[in-house]
Amino acid sequence: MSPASSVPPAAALLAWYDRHRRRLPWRAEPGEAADPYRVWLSEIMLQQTTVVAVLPYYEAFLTRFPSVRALAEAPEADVMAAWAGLGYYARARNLHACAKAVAGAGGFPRDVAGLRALPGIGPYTASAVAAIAFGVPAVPVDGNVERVAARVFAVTQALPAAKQDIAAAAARLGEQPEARARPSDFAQALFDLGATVCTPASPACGVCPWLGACAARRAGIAAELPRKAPKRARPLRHGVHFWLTDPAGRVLLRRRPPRGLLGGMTELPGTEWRVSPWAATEWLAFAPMRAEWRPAGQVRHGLTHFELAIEVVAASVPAIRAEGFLRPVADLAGEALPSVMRKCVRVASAA
DNA sequence: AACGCGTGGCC
DNA sequence: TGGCCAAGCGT
Repeated sequence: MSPASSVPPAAALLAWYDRHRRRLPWRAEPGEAADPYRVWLSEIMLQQTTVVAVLPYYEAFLTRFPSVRALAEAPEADVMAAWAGLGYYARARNLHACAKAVAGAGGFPRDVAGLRALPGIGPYTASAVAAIAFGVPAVPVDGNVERVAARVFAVTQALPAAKQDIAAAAARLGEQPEARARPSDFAQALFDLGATVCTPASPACGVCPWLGACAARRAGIAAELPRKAPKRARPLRHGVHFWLTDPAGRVLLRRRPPRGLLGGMTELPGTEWRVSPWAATEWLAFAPMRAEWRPAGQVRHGLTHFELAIEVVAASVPAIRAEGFLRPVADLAGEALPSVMRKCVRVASAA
Protein backbone atom coordinates (compact mmCIF):
# COMPACT_ATOMS: atom_id res chain seq x y z
CA MET A 1 0.00 0.00 0.00
CA SER A 2 1.75 3.14 -1.19
CA PRO A 3 1.13 6.56 0.43
CA ALA A 4 -0.37 7.67 -2.87
CA SER A 5 -3.03 4.94 -2.84
CA SER A 6 -6.49 6.45 -2.62
CA VAL A 7 -9.16 5.28 -0.21
CA PRO A 8 -12.13 3.65 -1.95
CA PRO A 9 -14.99 6.14 -1.59
CA ALA A 10 -17.55 5.29 1.10
CA ALA A 11 -20.16 7.28 -0.82
CA ALA A 12 -19.93 4.91 -3.80
CA LEU A 13 -20.35 1.86 -1.58
CA LEU A 14 -23.34 3.38 0.22
CA ALA A 15 -24.99 4.31 -3.07
CA TRP A 16 -24.51 0.72 -4.23
CA TYR A 17 -25.95 -0.54 -0.93
CA ASP A 18 -29.01 1.67 -1.25
CA ARG A 19 -29.75 -0.06 -4.55
CA HIS A 20 -28.78 -3.62 -3.64
CA ARG A 21 -29.34 -4.02 0.10
CA ARG A 22 -30.41 -7.51 1.03
CA ARG A 23 -33.56 -7.84 3.09
CA LEU A 24 -32.83 -10.00 6.10
CA PRO A 25 -35.19 -10.58 9.03
CA TRP A 26 -32.83 -9.01 11.59
CA ARG A 27 -32.26 -5.91 9.51
CA ALA A 28 -34.28 -2.75 10.13
CA GLU A 29 -35.98 -1.21 7.12
CA PRO A 30 -34.53 2.12 5.99
CA GLY A 31 -35.48 4.80 8.51
CA GLU A 32 -36.59 2.22 11.05
CA ALA A 33 -34.83 1.78 14.42
CA ALA A 34 -32.89 -1.45 14.88
CA ASP A 35 -33.82 -3.78 17.74
CA PRO A 36 -30.66 -4.46 19.81
CA TYR A 37 -31.94 -7.89 20.89
CA ARG A 38 -32.46 -9.00 17.30
CA VAL A 39 -29.19 -7.54 16.11
CA TRP A 40 -27.25 -9.22 18.91
CA LEU A 41 -29.03 -12.57 18.47
CA SER A 42 -28.36 -12.58 14.73
CA GLU A 43 -24.71 -11.60 15.18
CA ILE A 44 -24.06 -14.45 17.62
CA MET A 45 -25.75 -16.94 15.29
CA LEU A 46 -23.86 -15.62 12.29
CA GLN A 47 -20.44 -16.18 13.85
CA GLN A 48 -18.72 -18.58 11.42
CA THR A 49 -22.16 -19.56 10.15
CA THR A 50 -23.89 -18.85 6.86
CA VAL A 51 -27.04 -16.75 6.53
CA VAL A 52 -28.93 -19.71 5.05
CA ALA A 53 -28.10 -21.90 8.04
CA VAL A 54 -29.08 -19.17 10.51
CA LEU A 55 -32.47 -18.17 9.07
CA PRO A 56 -34.64 -20.99 10.50
CA TYR A 57 -32.89 -20.89 13.88
CA TYR A 58 -33.29 -17.13 14.13
CA GLU A 59 -37.03 -17.33 13.47
CA ALA A 60 -37.46 -20.21 15.93
CA PHE A 61 -35.56 -18.33 18.63
CA LEU A 62 -37.63 -15.17 18.20
CA THR A 63 -40.82 -17.19 18.50
CA ARG A 64 -39.64 -19.13 21.52
CA PHE A 65 -37.67 -16.33 23.19
CA PRO A 66 -39.29 -13.09 21.99
CA SER A 67 -37.21 -10.82 24.22
CA VAL A 68 -33.86 -10.80 25.97
CA ARG A 69 -35.77 -11.19 29.25
CA ALA A 70 -37.62 -14.26 27.98
CA LEU A 71 -34.30 -15.75 26.91
CA ALA A 72 -32.71 -14.93 30.26
CA GLU A 73 -35.53 -16.61 32.17
CA ALA A 74 -35.59 -19.78 30.06
CA PRO A 75 -33.91 -22.96 31.36
CA GLU A 76 -30.49 -23.50 29.84
CA ALA A 77 -31.58 -26.92 28.55
CA ASP A 78 -34.25 -25.21 26.43
CA VAL A 79 -31.69 -22.86 24.94
CA MET A 80 -29.28 -25.70 24.15
CA ALA A 81 -32.10 -27.73 22.55
CA ALA A 82 -33.14 -24.75 20.42
CA TRP A 83 -29.52 -24.31 19.32
CA ALA A 84 -28.98 -28.01 18.53
CA GLY A 85 -27.73 -28.44 14.95
CA LEU A 86 -26.31 -24.95 14.58
CA GLY A 87 -22.86 -25.85 15.91
CA TYR A 88 -20.25 -24.15 18.10
CA TYR A 89 -22.32 -24.86 21.17
CA ALA A 90 -20.32 -22.60 23.47
CA ARG A 91 -22.17 -19.82 21.67
CA ALA A 92 -25.48 -21.04 23.11
CA ARG A 93 -24.07 -21.20 26.63
CA ASN A 94 -22.61 -17.71 26.31
CA LEU A 95 -25.80 -16.43 24.68
CA HIS A 96 -27.77 -17.47 27.73
CA ALA A 97 -25.23 -16.00 30.15
CA CYS A 98 -25.20 -12.77 28.15
CA ALA A 99 -29.00 -12.57 28.17
CA LYS A 100 -29.01 -12.87 31.95
CA ALA A 101 -26.43 -10.10 32.30
CA VAL A 102 -28.29 -7.81 29.91
CA ALA A 103 -31.69 -8.48 31.45
CA GLY A 104 -30.23 -7.85 34.90
CA ALA A 105 -28.69 -4.57 33.76
CA GLY A 106 -31.94 -3.45 32.14
CA GLY A 107 -30.62 -3.39 28.60
CA PHE A 108 -27.59 -3.67 26.31
CA PRO A 109 -24.56 -1.42 26.76
CA ARG A 110 -24.56 1.13 23.95
CA ASP A 111 -20.82 1.33 23.36
CA VAL A 112 -18.13 -1.02 22.06
CA ALA A 113 -16.28 -1.46 25.37
CA GLY A 114 -19.43 -2.26 27.31
CA LEU A 115 -20.57 -4.80 24.74
CA ARG A 116 -17.10 -6.35 24.52
CA ALA A 117 -17.24 -7.19 28.23
CA LEU A 118 -20.27 -9.47 27.80
CA PRO A 119 -19.94 -13.26 27.38
CA GLY A 120 -19.74 -14.42 23.78
CA ILE A 121 -19.11 -10.90 22.48
CA GLY A 122 -15.62 -10.41 21.05
CA PRO A 123 -14.09 -7.53 19.11
CA TYR A 124 -16.09 -8.21 15.97
CA THR A 125 -19.52 -8.62 17.56
CA ALA A 126 -19.02 -5.63 19.88
CA SER A 127 -18.34 -3.41 16.87
CA ALA A 128 -21.15 -4.91 14.83
CA VAL A 129 -23.83 -4.45 17.50
CA ALA A 130 -22.55 -0.97 18.39
CA ALA A 131 -22.64 0.11 14.74
CA ILE A 132 -25.86 -1.60 13.66
CA ALA A 133 -27.99 -1.27 16.79
CA PHE A 134 -26.65 2.00 18.22
CA GLY A 135 -25.14 3.91 15.31
CA VAL A 136 -21.63 3.98 16.76
CA PRO A 137 -19.09 4.73 13.99
CA ALA A 138 -17.13 1.46 14.28
CA VAL A 139 -16.17 -0.89 11.45
CA PRO A 140 -16.72 -4.53 12.46
CA VAL A 141 -14.00 -6.67 10.88
CA ASP A 142 -15.25 -10.12 9.97
CA GLY A 143 -14.12 -12.43 7.20
CA ASN A 144 -16.00 -10.41 4.58
CA VAL A 145 -14.54 -7.09 5.63
CA GLU A 146 -11.08 -8.63 5.90
CA ARG A 147 -11.34 -9.84 2.32
CA VAL A 148 -12.63 -6.54 0.97
CA ALA A 149 -10.03 -4.51 2.84
CA ALA A 150 -7.18 -6.83 1.87
CA ARG A 151 -8.17 -6.48 -1.75
CA VAL A 152 -8.87 -2.77 -2.09
CA PHE A 153 -5.54 -2.00 -0.39
CA ALA A 154 -3.72 -5.03 -1.88
CA VAL A 155 -2.47 -6.42 1.42
CA THR A 156 -0.36 -9.36 0.25
CA GLN A 157 0.86 -10.61 3.60
CA ALA A 158 -0.90 -13.84 4.65
CA LEU A 159 -3.42 -14.23 7.47
CA PRO A 160 -3.31 -14.48 10.42
CA ALA A 161 -0.08 -12.43 10.44
CA ALA A 162 -1.79 -9.69 8.39
CA LYS A 163 -4.66 -9.34 10.87
CA GLN A 164 -3.54 -6.00 12.29
CA ASP A 165 -2.70 -4.45 8.92
CA ILE A 166 -6.05 -5.47 7.49
CA ALA A 167 -7.94 -4.18 10.51
CA ALA A 168 -6.16 -0.85 10.13
CA ALA A 169 -7.11 -0.79 6.45
CA ALA A 170 -10.76 -1.45 7.34
CA ALA A 171 -10.67 1.33 9.91
CA ARG A 172 -9.36 3.68 7.22
CA LEU A 173 -12.41 2.91 5.12
CA GLY A 174 -14.66 3.82 8.03
CA GLU A 175 -12.94 7.12 8.78
CA GLN A 176 -14.55 8.79 5.79
CA PRO A 177 -17.29 11.27 6.75
CA GLU A 178 -19.88 9.51 4.60
CA ALA A 179 -19.19 6.25 6.46
CA ARG A 180 -19.26 7.91 9.88
CA ALA A 181 -22.63 9.43 9.03
CA ARG A 182 -24.17 5.98 8.41
CA PRO A 183 -22.28 3.43 10.54
CA SER A 184 -24.99 0.77 10.40
CA ASP A 185 -25.43 0.95 6.64
CA PHE A 186 -21.69 1.13 6.05
CA ALA A 187 -21.04 -2.03 8.06
CA GLN A 188 -23.82 -3.93 6.35
CA ALA A 189 -22.79 -2.62 2.95
CA LEU A 190 -19.34 -4.13 3.53
CA PHE A 191 -20.95 -7.45 4.50
CA ASP A 192 -23.14 -7.44 1.42
CA LEU A 193 -20.29 -6.46 -0.86
CA GLY A 194 -18.17 -9.30 0.51
CA ALA A 195 -21.03 -11.78 0.34
CA THR A 196 -22.31 -11.02 -3.15
CA VAL A 197 -19.58 -9.24 -5.15
CA CYS A 198 -16.18 -9.43 -3.50
CA THR A 199 -16.55 -13.17 -3.00
CA PRO A 200 -13.69 -15.51 -2.03
CA ALA A 201 -13.26 -17.57 -5.19
CA SER A 202 -14.32 -15.60 -8.27
CA PRO A 203 -15.13 -12.00 -7.36
CA ALA A 204 -17.57 -10.15 -9.64
CA CYS A 205 -15.24 -7.19 -10.09
CA GLY A 206 -17.17 -6.02 -13.14
CA VAL A 207 -20.12 -4.89 -11.02
CA CYS A 208 -18.14 -3.69 -7.99
CA PRO A 209 -18.72 -0.09 -6.85
CA TRP A 210 -15.05 0.03 -5.84
CA LEU A 211 -13.72 -1.37 -9.11
CA GLY A 212 -11.82 1.79 -9.98
CA ALA A 213 -10.21 2.11 -6.56
CA CYS A 214 -9.24 -1.51 -5.96
CA ALA A 215 -5.47 -2.04 -5.79
CA ALA A 216 -5.71 -5.82 -6.03
CA ARG A 217 -7.86 -5.60 -9.14
CA ARG A 218 -5.39 -3.21 -10.71
CA ALA A 219 -2.60 -5.68 -9.96
CA GLY A 220 -4.68 -8.61 -11.22
CA ILE A 221 -4.51 -10.47 -7.89
CA ALA A 222 -7.97 -9.86 -6.43
CA ALA A 223 -8.99 -13.52 -6.41
CA GLU A 224 -5.76 -14.48 -4.63
CA LEU A 225 -6.35 -12.23 -1.64
CA PRO A 226 -6.42 -12.48 1.25
CA ARG A 227 -3.62 -15.03 1.35
CA LYS A 228 -3.91 -17.53 4.16
CA ALA A 229 -1.48 -19.74 6.01
CA PRO A 230 -2.03 -23.43 5.20
CA LYS A 231 -4.33 -25.34 7.52
CA ARG A 232 -3.54 -28.56 9.26
CA ALA A 233 -5.02 -31.78 7.92
CA ARG A 234 -8.09 -33.19 9.65
CA PRO A 235 -7.36 -36.71 10.91
CA LEU A 236 -9.93 -39.51 11.00
CA ARG A 237 -11.12 -40.76 14.38
CA HIS A 238 -13.25 -43.76 15.26
CA GLY A 239 -16.00 -44.29 17.82
CA VAL A 240 -18.79 -46.72 18.68
CA HIS A 241 -22.16 -45.51 20.01
CA PHE A 242 -24.92 -47.55 21.59
CA TRP A 243 -28.64 -47.43 20.78
CA LEU A 244 -30.27 -49.11 23.77
CA THR A 245 -34.06 -49.30 23.92
CA ASP A 246 -36.64 -50.80 26.25
CA PRO A 247 -40.14 -52.22 25.61
CA ALA A 248 -41.70 -48.83 26.49
CA GLY A 249 -40.00 -47.31 23.44
CA ARG A 250 -37.42 -45.34 25.41
CA VAL A 251 -33.74 -44.91 24.55
CA LEU A 252 -30.75 -44.35 26.83
CA LEU A 253 -29.04 -40.96 26.53
CA ARG A 254 -26.17 -39.19 28.22
CA ARG A 255 -25.20 -35.58 28.84
CA ARG A 256 -21.77 -34.53 27.64
CA PRO A 257 -19.52 -32.52 29.96
CA PRO A 258 -20.57 -28.85 30.10
CA ARG A 259 -17.50 -27.51 28.29
CA GLY A 260 -15.31 -28.59 25.42
CA LEU A 261 -16.31 -30.65 22.42
CA LEU A 262 -20.11 -30.58 21.97
CA GLY A 263 -20.20 -29.28 25.54
CA GLY A 264 -23.49 -29.70 27.37
CA MET A 265 -25.14 -31.52 24.49
CA THR A 266 -26.97 -34.86 24.55
CA GLU A 267 -25.44 -38.01 23.07
CA LEU A 268 -25.93 -41.71 22.74
CA PRO A 269 -23.57 -43.49 25.14
CA GLY A 270 -20.36 -44.44 23.38
CA THR A 271 -16.63 -44.96 23.39
CA GLU A 272 -14.13 -42.17 23.17
CA TRP A 273 -13.20 -40.97 19.69
CA ARG A 274 -9.70 -42.16 18.87
CA VAL A 275 -7.47 -42.58 15.85
CA SER A 276 -7.34 -46.39 15.87
CA PRO A 277 -10.52 -48.33 15.04
CA TRP A 278 -12.30 -50.27 17.77
CA ALA A 279 -12.38 -54.07 17.80
CA ALA A 280 -15.61 -55.64 19.11
CA THR A 281 -13.75 -57.07 22.06
CA GLU A 282 -12.70 -53.54 22.97
CA TRP A 283 -15.90 -51.56 22.56
CA LEU A 284 -17.98 -54.16 24.41
CA ALA A 285 -16.33 -52.97 27.62
CA PHE A 286 -17.91 -49.52 27.05
CA ALA A 287 -21.45 -50.82 26.46
CA PRO A 288 -23.91 -49.40 29.01
CA MET A 289 -25.35 -52.87 29.64
CA ARG A 290 -24.74 -56.48 28.87
CA ALA A 291 -26.94 -57.18 25.83
CA GLU A 292 -27.02 -58.73 22.39
CA TRP A 293 -25.48 -55.85 20.44
CA ARG A 294 -26.01 -55.93 16.70
CA PRO A 295 -24.60 -53.56 14.08
CA ALA A 296 -27.11 -50.86 13.10
CA GLY A 297 -25.05 -48.85 10.63
CA GLN A 298 -22.27 -46.34 10.16
CA VAL A 299 -22.07 -42.58 10.38
CA ARG A 300 -19.50 -40.16 8.96
CA HIS A 301 -19.32 -36.64 10.26
CA GLY A 302 -16.83 -33.78 10.05
CA LEU A 303 -16.07 -31.80 13.16
CA THR A 304 -13.87 -28.75 13.50
CA HIS A 305 -10.50 -30.44 13.70
CA PHE A 306 -11.13 -34.09 12.92
CA GLU A 307 -13.35 -36.37 10.87
CA LEU A 308 -15.43 -38.93 12.69
CA ALA A 309 -16.35 -42.49 11.67
CA ILE A 310 -18.96 -43.90 14.02
CA GLU A 311 -20.26 -47.43 14.21
CA VAL A 312 -23.75 -47.57 15.72
CA VAL A 313 -24.70 -50.77 17.53
CA ALA A 314 -28.18 -51.50 18.88
CA ALA A 315 -29.80 -53.70 21.48
CA SER A 316 -33.13 -54.02 23.28
CA VAL A 317 -33.45 -55.10 26.90
CA PRO A 318 -36.46 -55.65 29.22
CA ALA A 319 -35.29 -52.93 31.62
CA ILE A 320 -32.53 -50.34 31.26
CA ARG A 321 -30.30 -49.94 34.28
CA ALA A 322 -27.38 -47.77 33.33
CA GLU A 323 -25.86 -44.35 33.80
CA GLY A 324 -27.67 -41.62 31.88
CA PHE A 325 -31.35 -40.91 31.34
CA LEU A 326 -34.22 -42.29 29.28
CA ARG A 327 -36.29 -40.50 26.65
CA PRO A 328 -39.13 -41.78 24.48
CA VAL A 329 -37.77 -42.18 20.96
CA ALA A 330 -40.73 -40.12 19.76
CA ASP A 331 -39.54 -37.14 21.85
CA LEU A 332 -35.96 -36.94 20.57
CA ALA A 333 -36.73 -33.86 18.50
CA GLY A 334 -36.88 -31.87 21.72
CA GLU A 335 -33.45 -33.05 22.90
CA ALA A 336 -30.20 -31.10 22.55
CA LEU A 337 -28.79 -33.60 20.06
CA PRO A 338 -25.95 -32.27 17.90
CA SER A 339 -26.02 -33.15 14.20
CA VAL A 340 -23.60 -36.03 14.55
CA MET A 341 -25.92 -37.64 17.11
CA ARG A 342 -29.01 -37.02 14.98
CA LYS A 343 -27.25 -38.97 12.25
CA CYS A 344 -26.69 -41.82 14.69
CA VAL A 345 -30.35 -41.75 15.72
CA ARG A 346 -31.43 -41.83 12.07
CA VAL A 347 -29.23 -44.82 11.34
CA ALA A 348 -30.38 -46.70 14.43
CA SER A 349 -34.05 -45.98 13.81
CA ALA A 350 -33.82 -47.23 10.24
CA ALA A 351 -32.07 -50.46 11.18
C1' DA B 1 -0.57 -16.62 20.68
C1' DA B 2 -2.02 -20.70 18.88
C1' DC B 3 -5.44 -23.81 19.27
C1' DG B 4 -10.12 -25.90 20.17
C1' DC B 5 -14.57 -25.45 18.73
C1' DG B 6 -19.78 -27.63 14.27
C1' DT B 7 -22.13 -27.69 10.42
C1' DG B 8 -23.69 -27.81 5.69
C1' DG B 9 -23.06 -26.14 1.07
C1' DC B 10 -20.25 -25.47 -2.83
C1' DC B 11 -17.14 -26.63 -6.71
C1' DT C 1 -14.85 -36.37 -3.44
C1' DG C 2 -12.53 -33.59 -0.32
C1' DG C 3 -10.91 -29.27 0.78
C1' DC C 4 -12.57 -24.74 1.54
C1' DC C 5 -15.44 -21.65 3.44
C1' DA C 6 -19.08 -18.66 6.67
C1' DA C 7 -21.32 -11.78 10.17
C1' DG C 8 -15.36 -15.34 15.73
C1' DC C 9 -14.75 -16.30 20.63
C1' DG C 10 -12.48 -18.17 24.75
C1' DT C 11 -8.53 -19.70 26.71
